[in-house]
Amino acid sequence: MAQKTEKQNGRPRQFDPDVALRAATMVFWRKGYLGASLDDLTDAMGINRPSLYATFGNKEALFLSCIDLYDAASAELLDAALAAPKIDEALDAFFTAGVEGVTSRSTPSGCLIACSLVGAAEESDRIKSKLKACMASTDAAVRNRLKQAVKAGELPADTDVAATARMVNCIRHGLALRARAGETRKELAKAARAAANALLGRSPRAT
Amino acid sequence: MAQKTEKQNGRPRQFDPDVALRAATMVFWRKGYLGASLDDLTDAMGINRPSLYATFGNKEALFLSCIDLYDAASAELLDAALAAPKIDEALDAFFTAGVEGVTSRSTPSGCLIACSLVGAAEESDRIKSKLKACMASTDAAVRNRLKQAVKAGELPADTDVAATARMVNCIRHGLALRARAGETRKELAKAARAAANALLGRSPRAT
DNA sequence: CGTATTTAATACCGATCAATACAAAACATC
DNA sequence: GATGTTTTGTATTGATCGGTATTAAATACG
Repeated sequence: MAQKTEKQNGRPRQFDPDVALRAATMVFWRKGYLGASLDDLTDAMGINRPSLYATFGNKEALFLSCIDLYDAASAELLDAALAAPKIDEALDAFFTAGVEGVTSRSTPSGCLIACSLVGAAEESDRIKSKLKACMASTDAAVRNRLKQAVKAGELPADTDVAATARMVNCIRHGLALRARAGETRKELAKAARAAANALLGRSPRAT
Repeated sequence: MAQKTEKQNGRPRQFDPDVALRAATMVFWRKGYLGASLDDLTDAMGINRPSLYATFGNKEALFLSCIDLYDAASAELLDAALAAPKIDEALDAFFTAGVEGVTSRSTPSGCLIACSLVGAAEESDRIKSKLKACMASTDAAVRNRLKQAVKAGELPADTDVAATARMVNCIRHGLALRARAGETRKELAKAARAAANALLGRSPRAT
């Protein structure tokens, strides 16, 4: 259905929607849904209001598109981390990827999903349900990886994988929150290491 | 300095500032700093705008007072939980108190401090530094309790108490975030239990 | 070139934001 | 009862909010 070479008359648009969407994502990430005004958005996107509305709908639709973009990129990184063959490596990589994502110097600090649960979720049921879906899918990814580890005998057979998966993402979101509060990557990495050690029953000073 | 029986002329105020402050706290908690309009606040507080400005300053000052109120009440509960004699009980109680606090039916869901790190912190440096101070003081409380446990031989001598304390609060804030997303107290309690079990090296199915 | 079509830019809309000016009302003191 | 003081209620301020109407500009097709 997605016609790649679509004939189109009229004046061609003078901006790249993907680039503009990334710019909008950064604004929402930094200032939150309510804190990001249309002036903030159009300034960062390098377009004017009518172009924004014609291309993305309205503020809420634009935000939902940003969440999609963010969630896809984020899920890709986390899935790659979880793909490590041994569960130890997988969880270490998961937390490391999480910390790096929320403390990157090329993006605002924190996690856009976690940040949006206040201020954005209250504004629209569509936004709230999408955010919940994002969290649920990350939970599922971790849960599946833990199940695999249980099956491989790397984790006790009676492990409550659902609760443990929730807890793993609790930690990831907690780290994101602390990053938002200004904590450094170094400090967060140590906390993440402590979490992984505890989860895997390793000595507190392991590696 | 705090003159209790202060002579004062003029019309007496017709509302209780403490009650009004609690009402305002609920509004900020539910809708966030930016999402809470002055109409929302004055409606909930049962006063009008000039009374609000005369008593609490402005929106930012009112919010800071709400944070103080919330943090004091929250710290009291958490300190009481940490006061349990054995570290197992202390951490269990800490997480239980945390889950109950963020899923109480008589208050909005989530943690006001965590919720305010986006939307409020960006609006004012005063707000941001106060939120950071609140987190730091909770960290310190957990850290001190962990040190005590290490000294008592309940935890390994080489435990990284600073990183572990950060991690413990990561989990608490992560639980608050999930509560905000609508997760039930029951689900969160299981995740918290899993966290405590991992931290204390207990079997996943303990208790 | 002329027409149709799409985007870009400016200016503007009503609504709402946080914050106040002003005057009536309620007290203490004289 | 008159005066001074503080709080109350109402009405309003200028600024900013999200969203559009309108016109000029830029392309494709005939």
